[in-house]
Amino acid sequence: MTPADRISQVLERAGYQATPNRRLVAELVAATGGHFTAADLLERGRRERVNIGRATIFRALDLLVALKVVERLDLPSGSHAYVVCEPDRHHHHLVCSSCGRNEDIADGDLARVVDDIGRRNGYRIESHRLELFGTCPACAATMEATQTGSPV
Amino acid sequence: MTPADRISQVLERAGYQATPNRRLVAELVAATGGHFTAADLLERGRRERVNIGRATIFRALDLLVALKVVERLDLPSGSHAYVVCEPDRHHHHLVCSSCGRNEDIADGDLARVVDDIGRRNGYRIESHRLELFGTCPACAATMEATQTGSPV
DNA sequence: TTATATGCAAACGCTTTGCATCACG
DNA sequence: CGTGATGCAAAGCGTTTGCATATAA
Repeated sequence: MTPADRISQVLERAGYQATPNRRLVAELVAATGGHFTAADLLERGRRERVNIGRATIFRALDLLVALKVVERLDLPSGSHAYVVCEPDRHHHHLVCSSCGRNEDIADGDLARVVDDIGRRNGYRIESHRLELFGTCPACAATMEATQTGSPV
Repeated sequence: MTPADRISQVLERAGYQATPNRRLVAELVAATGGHFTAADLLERGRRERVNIGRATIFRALDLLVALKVVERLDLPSGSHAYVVCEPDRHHHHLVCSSCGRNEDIADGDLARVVDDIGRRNGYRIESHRLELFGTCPACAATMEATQTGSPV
């Protein structure tokens, strides 16, 4: 079963039709290396199915967000991007600021830190979000190679 | 020196004029209990100075963000809000989802967690952002009182 | 007198909505 | 058939920009 199939399956299990359009969105989303925007999907979608509407993309994306198959990130630049992720457990995202590749990160020791913060401030903490940005190994390698290869 | 003065001072030190409009924005911002939006400021601003323009608010806010006197948060709802904060050291935000009140939170043990994540994934982490949402002590008290006071 | 700041209105980008049509169950 | 899905275009919202004016260094 392809990743796109898995996404379609999530849709069906939640009681939504896995229509051709939604399958297409699932494929586009699954084919994405890093993060993507709604506009990306629309553009790529129109290459395969000319008459796919902008609204359809947004509506499909909304479903996938609700089903936690994709998540919407706020990039440091202030813009937004979507990433595919594991729907099943709470996690955070580590995003390469150069290529957009991203990893799901488990809570780990963060839970304890969050707990501490709540206790120290007297807040009952209901949710938290950790977003990490940096350079992935591949991009770091490329950068170093480029840097070394082209002396000033 | 009032909090608003402090903000004006930051502006001047950075080489910007602390004009009447910017002072007004500083006052409005400082007078805010929790988080606020640009639209809030515009509305409140117009009560005191009828002819203050929307753009002026946004431009002042941009300056304050650049100077790290205020920060722009992404709320769980997907909307944005600004909060006043300490410009001097890296920190995160704990926000009351009920009243918008917020606390600056030091990195603390988070640094170690972030470090770990970077090492485990081979990323060079450049920035991170932790956002915490919950109920502040005051709101928690109110809720309990209300709940107790009105039996079903 | 030259740079900076401002107001206004129009433009903008992204997202949502109204509505008629279409497809599926 | 009735509900759900779709395309399109228009509306919406928050933010930015162009430009002429006003104000400060």
